[in-house]
Amino acid sequence: VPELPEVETVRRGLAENLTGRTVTAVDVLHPRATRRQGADTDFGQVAGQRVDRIRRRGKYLWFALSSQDAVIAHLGMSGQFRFVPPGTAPHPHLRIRLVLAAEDLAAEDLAAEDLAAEDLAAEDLAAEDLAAEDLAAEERAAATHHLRPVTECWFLDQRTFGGMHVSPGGAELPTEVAHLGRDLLDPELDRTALVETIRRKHVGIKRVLLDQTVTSGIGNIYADEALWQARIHGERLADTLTRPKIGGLLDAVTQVFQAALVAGGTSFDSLYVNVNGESGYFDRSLNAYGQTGRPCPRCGTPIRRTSFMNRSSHFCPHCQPRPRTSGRATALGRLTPL
DNA sequence: CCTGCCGCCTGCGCGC
DNA sequence: TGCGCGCAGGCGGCAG
Repeated sequence: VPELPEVETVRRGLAENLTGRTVTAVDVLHPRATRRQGADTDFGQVAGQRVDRIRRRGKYLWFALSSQDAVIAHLGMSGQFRFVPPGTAPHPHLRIRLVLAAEDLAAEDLAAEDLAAEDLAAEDLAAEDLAAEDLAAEERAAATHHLRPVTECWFLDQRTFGGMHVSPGGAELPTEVAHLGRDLLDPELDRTALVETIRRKHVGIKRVLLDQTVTSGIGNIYADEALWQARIHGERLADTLTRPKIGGLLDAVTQVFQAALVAGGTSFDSLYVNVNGESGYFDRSLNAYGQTGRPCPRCGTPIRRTSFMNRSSHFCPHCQPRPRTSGRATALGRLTPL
């Protein structure tokens, strides 16, 4: 399941393979994949457009086009991007195909591309030390630009919860993404304000972590991992947590994100952008999620699984004691304070 | 405005 | 062997 680290890994793969390239044709193989396309616009208008850069907020990706429109992509539960040569046998989960023009740039165009890549890298560097990898990716992309043959960019999606659509004028920040809170890897995130927002919520803290309008990119897996790390039970009401406690939780989310990003970065290559959230890192490094019955790595108490918010939650009953003040959870996991 | 809940999907693993 | 069922879960929309 793609959460922020997986989506960021995909963003880097897309940046490497798609930046500067022109889409010559689009092919929608499953209508559900473009269901979010407004009636007054047409996904087909992507054809003929050039991709300037790939951006991300939380779990949303968008391709900023030179026309200042954007192509928004969400992986949903099972979305993947792949780059394949023309004529590759179709995959059963292929939903959208973008055909990319061959690149045979003249020397001055290459120089311009290098400059653009440096701009992007500089911007990202100011943001995060993670951007060092980004820089390398952009440079590799620029260096091989003139060699790029015709390529197809495939959007695969088994469960069809994901999709793509054109957002007119959305290159900077599409309206469909504007409602999301900045994510914890966003250099412009106001962390103090975020702590205050969370502190005002009279809702279980796990719900708050999963609320993409508060801060984006956290899904069920990383929520459980961060809560375990910070020793907080997910049903603790957010407005009962102290500022330092919330700060520690946000630190935990950030650390888990970064560790997962490193693992993701090592297991994907440039031409095969795999977005299977269950790979590598998950099997080896998870402390709570999916560890039902196994000993807590900190204290040895068996990890417990509960149904909460109609999905599973995993926690250590010793390190993450259930809050006393919140009453009991109903069968649906709803809190009944009294 | 705020919170909570439902439906959308498909593949897998389980029990019978 | 095969069938049905529960589960996995992000997110938009809507009800209260």
